[in-house]
Amino acid sequence: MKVTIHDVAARAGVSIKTVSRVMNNEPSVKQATIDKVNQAMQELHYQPSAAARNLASTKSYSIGYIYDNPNAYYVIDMQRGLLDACRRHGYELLIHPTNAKSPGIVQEVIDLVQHSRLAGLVLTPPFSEMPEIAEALSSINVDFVRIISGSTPSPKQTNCVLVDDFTAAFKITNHLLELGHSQIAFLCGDDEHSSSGERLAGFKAALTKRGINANPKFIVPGSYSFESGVKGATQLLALPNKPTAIFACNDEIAAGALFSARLQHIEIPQQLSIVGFENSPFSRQTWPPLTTAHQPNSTIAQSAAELLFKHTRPGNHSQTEDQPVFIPELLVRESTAQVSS
Amino acid sequence: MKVTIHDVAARAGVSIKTVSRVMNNEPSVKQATIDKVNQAMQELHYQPSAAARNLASTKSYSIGYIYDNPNAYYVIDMQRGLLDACRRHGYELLIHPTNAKSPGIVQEVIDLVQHSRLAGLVLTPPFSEMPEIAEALSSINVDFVRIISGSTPSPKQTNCVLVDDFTAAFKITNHLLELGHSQIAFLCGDDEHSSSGERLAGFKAALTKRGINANPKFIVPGSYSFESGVKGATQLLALPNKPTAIFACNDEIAAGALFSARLQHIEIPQQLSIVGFENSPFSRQTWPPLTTAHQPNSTIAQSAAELLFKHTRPGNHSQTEDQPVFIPELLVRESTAQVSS
DNA sequence: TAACTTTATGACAGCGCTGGTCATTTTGTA
DNA sequence: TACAAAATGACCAGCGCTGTCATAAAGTTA
Repeated sequence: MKVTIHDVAARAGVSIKTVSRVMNNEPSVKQATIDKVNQAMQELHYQPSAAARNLASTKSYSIGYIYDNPNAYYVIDMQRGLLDACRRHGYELLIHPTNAKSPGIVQEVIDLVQHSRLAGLVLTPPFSEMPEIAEALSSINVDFVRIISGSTPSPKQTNCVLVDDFTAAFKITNHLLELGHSQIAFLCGDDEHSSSGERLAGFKAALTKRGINANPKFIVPGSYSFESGVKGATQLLALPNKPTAIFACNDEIAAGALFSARLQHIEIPQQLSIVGFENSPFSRQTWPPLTTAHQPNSTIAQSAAELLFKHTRPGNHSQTEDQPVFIPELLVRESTAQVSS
Repeated sequence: MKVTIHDVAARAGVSIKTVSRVMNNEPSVKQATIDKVNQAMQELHYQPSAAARNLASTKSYSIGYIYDNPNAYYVIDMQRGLLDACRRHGYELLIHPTNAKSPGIVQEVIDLVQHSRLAGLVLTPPFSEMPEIAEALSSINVDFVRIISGSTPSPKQTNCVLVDDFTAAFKITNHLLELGHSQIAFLCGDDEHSSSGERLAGFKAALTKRGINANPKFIVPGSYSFESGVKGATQLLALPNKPTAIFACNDEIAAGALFSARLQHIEIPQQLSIVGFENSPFSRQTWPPLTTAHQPNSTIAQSAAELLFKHTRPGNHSQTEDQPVFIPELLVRESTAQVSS
């Protein structure tokens, strides 16, 4: 019923220590032995006990995911990706939702790591963008991987997974430009999230490349919420020279913009094109469904976890390999169309 | 840095065995001793090592949450509630998203429980409504608590937390009736979820009580999705005698209905009242915000976890106490108004 | 082929805690 | 005061695994 390391050892005809070595791919094991052990593990469906490993080892076999994100879809996707990676490597995942703005947050994170003896931590915004967290973690010598917005791997941030919001926004904007739009407005997300800034930068860059100057009135500050989208779009659509397309910083904002346009009996996409960002379920729950950029959150999460596991192991720390970059892909649906002249 | 049971014992001036006794509230410990130990634990911020306890004990100190629910908001709320309860009792939470319709699902659940040596499981729909899961779990003698739709505690289901959808739906319907509506339509959720049936029953009961016969055309089958709401409402609003109010089985459906009404230039709530159910973020992301029933998911989850912990302990198994019932509360917002004659 | 280095493997203690068994001390009660 | 009952401690094994060190097998050199 319960398969332990002893069963595997017996089956493979080796000592439990050797099985342990194989599991942790320690050096000095003959290839033949490795194969024997692996086969025995497979045949017995052996799964090492995370509890026992945590207890016995100085290093640990669970990683933590700390988050504070109102976007439930995002969190769920991240969890799934992390969980998948953990299962593959026999790690456990400890989830820790909390309040990033709480004053004792740094201590809270440290306590968590120390008490649960975590092997490492995965951080998403806003935690991944808080220098005090990174410093605290480094000071107690805990591995962590940050998922942040960025396009160019830098040697300073060796423990990052980058999401290239800039390039994705550039591509989305190009899509609108190719449809003939030139009067394009931008609805920003929260200032604190660097993703919003990156997306705006990509947007501007695409315009500039075509020799178009971004109309300052077309760049509306806001936050990552439906309400913000409603408000921003309402403001834009009251302008004497309306935009013919709106680039919303995420799908929620876009849904709000869509809603606002509807209220004003503006036909989407005939009279106004709207794009979102993220490809969250939101973007499919509008009518028409939103053109957006697909952000593969679950894959990003897996990649972050793998990076963490690699760090935990000794050896292989090649600079370049260690910085995966994800570029969200343009996903054209029905909320965008050729500009009507 | 790391506080163990020995530190606590030293500080409290007792043996580690006594500390252990206190932690597991075993009998034959003086109250004064209990207090001393508890104080020492607090002062040292002692947290027992779940790994060690799991390893040493036949019973375990982690519980699992198995789910397969497309509603990310619901899942996140549940996790939070479970996590809170776990922290209070020094348990760990293992989350396990999976596919309820996968053929090997029963075996998968069993494997999970056995491999991770779980103390118990919390099940939400659809798992809580799958008899084969309950049977399998009982047969291997694992504690579990189901969160299900229901109003009357029954001695058969001693391990359930009930959400009284019937009464809540009854109240919501009454709210509409009190506003003068009599032509009320109902947009159903998925058939497989008993919540949908319960809500419909509550709806019908309220009508019947006022001597109103539910118009069969006003009861539209569907599923818990935005699209379903759009479709259902479109169908209803095409009827020669339109309803003056729509009771949607959840907020997503209601949002869809709202969307459909908007498309047809029907003013909400002046020309049509719409209510949702759940008080999910959805209900605040529409305009006007939805009147709905607040379902305290996080509290429900906590209650389920507490119930599980109580079961795990020896003793106290009083039938009545063991079946908490939650009645979602009416939350009146701007999507409902007096019927216009 | 002996002498020695390197590589491969095993024996054993111990991680922090529980569960059991007894022995001992403290308390309550007749 | 005597005695049963309750409270506590001392001690040991063991959960499933890792870390350390000792030992055995293999490879190398002269």
